[in-house]
Amino acid sequence: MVLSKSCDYGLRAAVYVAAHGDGRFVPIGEIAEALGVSFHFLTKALQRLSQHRILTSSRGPKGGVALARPAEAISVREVVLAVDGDDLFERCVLGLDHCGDDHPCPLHGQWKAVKAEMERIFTETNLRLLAERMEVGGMRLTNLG
Amino acid sequence: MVLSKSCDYGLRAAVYVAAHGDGRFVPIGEIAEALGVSFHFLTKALQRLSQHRILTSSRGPKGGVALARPAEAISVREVVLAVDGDDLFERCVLGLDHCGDDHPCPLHGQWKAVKAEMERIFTETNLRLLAERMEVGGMRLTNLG
DNA sequence: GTTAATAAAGACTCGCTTGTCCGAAATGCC
DNA sequence: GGCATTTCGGACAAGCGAGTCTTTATTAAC
Repeated sequence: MVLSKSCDYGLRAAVYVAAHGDGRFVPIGEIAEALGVSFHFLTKALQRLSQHRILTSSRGPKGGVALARPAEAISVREVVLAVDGDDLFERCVLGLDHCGDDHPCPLHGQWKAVKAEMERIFTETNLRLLAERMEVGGMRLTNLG
Repeated sequence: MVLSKSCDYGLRAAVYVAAHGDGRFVPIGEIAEALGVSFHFLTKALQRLSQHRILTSSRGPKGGVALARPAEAISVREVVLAVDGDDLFERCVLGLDHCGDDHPCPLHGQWKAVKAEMERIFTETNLRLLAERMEVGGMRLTNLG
């Protein structure tokens, strides 16, 4: 899998908040139910996002999580880095350590281009863009059925 | 990780055979030692490649594995598909089932391009090409040290 | 035929990711 | 202050990939 489940859930949750938050704190239970994922497991992913100042949170009644910044100021790349680290953008496709321009594996040159393309796409895509695609493009964050 | 360890080992082993095989059967023990990986675990990965007619094998003395076809007729894509299946080229980046042009996730359009690029690169790269890069390009299949 | 070498196949352990559960801390509401 | 609601944090279980070990089957060499 390219993204871990934690990252996947965290990203989908962040988009949900961007689309349905409206400035309020959104309870994690509401997000978990909307996405059809485990509440407790989602909680852990969102804690990572809060620790990285991507989300803010509030306990108690009317509590929940909210975007720490405007949705257009949070890129997909940031969310991925917060949860999964930079392996996706840095690691050798063959799993070799220190594979770089100096000591490359035979696929390094081509894979480097793929990684750069992934990073570019994730950098230029922000949560507002994704939220808008859900609203006007009819795209979905959840499994069918 | 983009490729599983099995796939990683299988691919590196196939390139090793392409580069150092010279038509003979190469014992898996020799490959495992050259790559610095577990013999028994590598054996499992190579069994998958044999079952998919990418390698042939022979038991007993002077036995081992060999390429089932000329190295230029075996693409990286084939090896990846044999070991890891088509998840890498087919699966939704957000892990949604049935994410396609009809019911896309908000990242589908962009991720589709990344998947196509990965598949293109893996399709046009064959084992002979990789073996040549090791011989004339000084590229490496193993970890340093 | 005997022996040694080698792939094939399955059982087993280990560690990490995923997922569950429970208690503690915070906070709004009465 | 008391209570309900909600996040935070750690402990725990389950599932899966990674890695080890043992046995069996096959084959070349003598």
